[in-house]
Amino acid sequence: MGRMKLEIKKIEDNARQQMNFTKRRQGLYKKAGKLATKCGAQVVVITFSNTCNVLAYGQPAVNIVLRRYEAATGAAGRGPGSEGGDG
Amino acid sequence: MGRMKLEIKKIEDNARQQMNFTKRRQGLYKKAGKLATKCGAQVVVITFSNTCNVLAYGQPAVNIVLRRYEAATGAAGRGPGSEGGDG
DNA sequence: AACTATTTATAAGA
DNA sequence: TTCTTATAAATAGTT
Repeated sequence: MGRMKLEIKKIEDNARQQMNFTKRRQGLYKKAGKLATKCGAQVVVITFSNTCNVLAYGQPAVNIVLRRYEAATGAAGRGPGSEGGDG
Repeated sequence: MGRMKLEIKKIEDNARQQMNFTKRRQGLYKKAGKLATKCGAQVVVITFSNTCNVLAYGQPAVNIVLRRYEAATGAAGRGPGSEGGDG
């Protein structure tokens, strides 16, 4: 999306990377919100950038979904390799 | 996106809601991956649907980002209202 | 599950 | 920098 097709690779220019991060983070949160609304799902998105310490978005709330994740996997950050799970 | 413009509201048809969830979840993970790659950021996305118990995606890994979130906020699910934070 | 018309998101530019 | 614009990407319905 945009004026030209870009390869998905790390942006080296700091200013552009920061701008890109801000824009894409907003887009990601918007998408997450729509997913939650349309499908009655719960979702949480947590991002770390080089400049921002931590940004999080959750529907209905970050902590609620995180606790549910803890309950489902045993403990936050200790799940049996949930990454890549397709379902 | 799609054949017609749709209002952002809950889908009542179960079959369509399930298909929509699957498609949008995939799109969300792809976006998250691109954000991480392009901006050198860390990201985690956790989703709960009515049928699937828990699906998670993390870059570089779910548990790594979750632990970093714990460290940044104090404890998973106990952060001081990170939601909505813009940074 | 794959296709495709169309809506969104977004990379540059002003 | 924020708003606009041209274009790539995601996706709703169809098959």
